[in-house]
Amino acid sequence: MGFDKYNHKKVESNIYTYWEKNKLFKPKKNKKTFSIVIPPPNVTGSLHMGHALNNSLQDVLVRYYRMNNYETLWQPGTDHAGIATQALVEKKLKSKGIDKNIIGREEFIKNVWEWKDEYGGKIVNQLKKLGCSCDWSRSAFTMDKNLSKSVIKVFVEMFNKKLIYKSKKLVNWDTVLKTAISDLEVDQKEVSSKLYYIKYKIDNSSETITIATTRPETMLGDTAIAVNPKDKRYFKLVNKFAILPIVGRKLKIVQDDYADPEQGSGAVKITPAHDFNDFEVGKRQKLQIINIFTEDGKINNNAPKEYIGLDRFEARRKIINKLKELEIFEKEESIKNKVPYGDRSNSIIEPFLTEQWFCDAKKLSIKAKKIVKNKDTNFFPQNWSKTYFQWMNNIEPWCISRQLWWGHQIPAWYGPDKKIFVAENQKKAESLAKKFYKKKVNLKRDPDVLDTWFSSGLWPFATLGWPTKNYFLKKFYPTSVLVTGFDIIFFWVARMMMLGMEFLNKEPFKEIYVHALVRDEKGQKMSKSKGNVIDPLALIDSYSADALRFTLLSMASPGRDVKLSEQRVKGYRNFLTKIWNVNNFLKVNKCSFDGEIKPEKLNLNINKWIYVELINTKNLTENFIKNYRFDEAAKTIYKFVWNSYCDWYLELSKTILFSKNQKDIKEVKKTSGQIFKEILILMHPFIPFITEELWLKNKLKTKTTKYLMYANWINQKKVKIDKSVKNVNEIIQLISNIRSFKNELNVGPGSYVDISIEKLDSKKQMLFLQNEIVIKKLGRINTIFQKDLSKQSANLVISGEILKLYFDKSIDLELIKENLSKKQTKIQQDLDIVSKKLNNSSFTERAPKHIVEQEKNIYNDLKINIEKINFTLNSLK
RNA sequence: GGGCGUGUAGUUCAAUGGUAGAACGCUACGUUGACAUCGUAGAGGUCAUAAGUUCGAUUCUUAUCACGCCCA
Repeated sequence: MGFDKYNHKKVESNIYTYWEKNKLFKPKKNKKTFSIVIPPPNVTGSLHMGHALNNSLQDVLVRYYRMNNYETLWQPGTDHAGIATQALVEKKLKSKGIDKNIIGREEFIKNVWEWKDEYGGKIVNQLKKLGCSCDWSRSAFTMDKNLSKSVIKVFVEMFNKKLIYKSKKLVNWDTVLKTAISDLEVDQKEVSSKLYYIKYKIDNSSETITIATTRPETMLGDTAIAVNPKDKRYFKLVNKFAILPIVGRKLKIVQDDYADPEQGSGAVKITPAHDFNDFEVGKRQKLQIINIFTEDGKINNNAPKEYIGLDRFEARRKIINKLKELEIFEKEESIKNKVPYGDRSNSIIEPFLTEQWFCDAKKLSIKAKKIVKNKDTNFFPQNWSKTYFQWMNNIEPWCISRQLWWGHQIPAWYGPDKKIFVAENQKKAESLAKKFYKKKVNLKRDPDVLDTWFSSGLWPFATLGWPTKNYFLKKFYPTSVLVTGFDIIFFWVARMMMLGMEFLNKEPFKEIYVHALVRDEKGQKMSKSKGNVIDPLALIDSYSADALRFTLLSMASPGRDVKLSEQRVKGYRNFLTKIWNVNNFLKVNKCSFDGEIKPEKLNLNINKWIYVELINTKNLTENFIKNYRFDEAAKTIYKFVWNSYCDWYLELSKTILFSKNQKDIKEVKKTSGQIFKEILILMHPFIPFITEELWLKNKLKTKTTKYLMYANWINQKKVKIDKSVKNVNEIIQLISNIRSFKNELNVGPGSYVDISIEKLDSKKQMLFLQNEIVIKKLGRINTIFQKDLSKQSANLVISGEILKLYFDKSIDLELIKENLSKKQTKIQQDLDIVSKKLNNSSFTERAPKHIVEQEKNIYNDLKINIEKINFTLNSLK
């Protein structure tokens, strides 16, 4: 009979529409709650493997708890990605010949919103393709009115508590994007550089002092030379002055521990405006700070005329040439050093002296550390708490202002004398100013915006409606678990915890499940430049979202990178096909899906057996989900469905389906269908589409619901292992043995043989006779004889007893002997190991009793086995 | 320099103080009344190296080697 093949493309989109139409993702009122906030993807982003893994994991959890009577919220949304979005829209406008500076801020932001409305939903649609069951009706965006309100409130309150302040400091400056960025947004990359040695003349002397630098262009801003206080070489020069070449400025030679006698010449030029270390030296030594760069990385007016306006790298070349010309260029060395790059612009970051807004992260970190210490929030795997503490313990002030237009504009206004008024809106700022100046003055708003991570730091409570006290906030905060990659523990997780504690005084999540990064099959990080990016959407297209999900989940072992290969996805696609075909099989055989399984009413061994297997699988899976072992959960399900249910149960059941016993047939038809229904429920969190399709196709329902998404997992904690279950396991063993034996003898698995069970003990004989039909069918046996036939046989040893097999064609005796002696040596080896143990008195005295007992049993079994083999071998001689 | 992690079958990964497992790949056979996107069976491992603890170590400890990541 022909059946339709599983067409995932058609099915998956239909099913998703069905879920949405029936509003199944909305929380359903209940006592127990479960909530997750999505790590908001970048609104400019499109789905990559990291998202696919991250969201598959969340969806499994959400679906599992939703199915089991938890009021479940998966809060979705996107973040406004200040720099990325602004850059993107800027570029787009530029291609149309529009300059953002000409159209102005307001018009530009209008353009960004237009872009967002048109393209910002892309990633959301891609998440839907993956099957994510977020409550999209609550979808949030960090620039939304509600969230903006929260952001402003937080800023104002923190300013008033002095947790936010403005300060002039060296910051990491991106000369391409022309904004400050936080130290987290800087990548230190190792590159090949040159170390240049330059001779500076000593004032009023013919002597020189040699300094070494990788950045000669910054010499234009030098204000001192430092040597180590212990460095004897330079004692005589301390407190003298050197003349800065090209510029002519006098530089004091100071002693400072920062100068490393081992590095370069031991003397180091100090440029406080352009190096973090030099800045500190400058503060200690009270040096002048001379900035020589413009905000786009060109030489400014503080330099000699011929360098003004040059790009920093051009200036470097020109200066080196000039130094050579002046014959004060000593030498250059090739070295490897770390150079800071901006993670967005990939340009070299410049330490730059500006006024910025900072957040006192140190103060905020105190409570955030406590909740992890007190185990109010737990990391999984637990080890990530170390990373968390390490960073928290060394936390630096967080630069939160960005020189951008797209973002939350800082609610700070300046009076004519630069006095700062921070307030929730201009009106309030004006009234503050009026109070201060005792008259009305004109205020100017700070043009800068806040770091995007500042608003995403409020995500777990702002998306739930804070500061308004509402149902959702009360019901779902703290959230149950945060699922995230380790790469944003500092960026995001830590900040949510700091801000959550500061404003709600309650941890934002009970648990933090940290998953790995997805790499390519060779273990390399996927990147566009390497060209090894595997597009999740392409995989969904070829193999289905279910297959991709199952692959990612089965590989999500704790503390490991996920190395993804297409082969795996293909393998799990086959799994889906298998499930699809099972349904066809059940249909062909008119199996019924009605009713619930009543285990106590089951009569047939195989039905009891598969039920026990189901319950075990279900219990294991639940445990694995609760411990975030999605890999083990996926493996357990896979094994049960394919091996236990398909390979054994359905095969065993055929003997009954094709028999004439109507009562048995009825029970098998019912059980096979009911178990399949439970399988759909069990698998639904992992592979939601195909399970839903089959559920709908068969018009399934449970006692309490017609929706698979709300179908409870059966609740049956303990299962009594009764004799019939053991019995089936024994039969399976037996059939496997017979099959293997045939194979060893080079007899095709399809060919039929006769057997004699005369040499088996009576219990085994009974087993054979009671299950004659099954054993004959699956073992491919014509007749089971209770007497020996007087013809040539091959003897199979099963747990020490002999089963004789008779073949039509003649059997290669040598082959049998060879196989038997192979087995013999193997068993003998095992036997030697065990008997050595048992003869060791310290083992029998010190090892736990049950272990000794176990070893004795093993010994006995092996002994019997080997004796029988010896017997058989001898009889063949 | 500080921290974290990883070395187990051809590959990707599990598990475990008491005879090492899976998936994929490979090999042989097979079109048996759902499924060749399939079935049956098989081969394949000094558990990185060394020392220690232990009756017993792949598992615990230490050192070494290799690789990866984070921070400075």
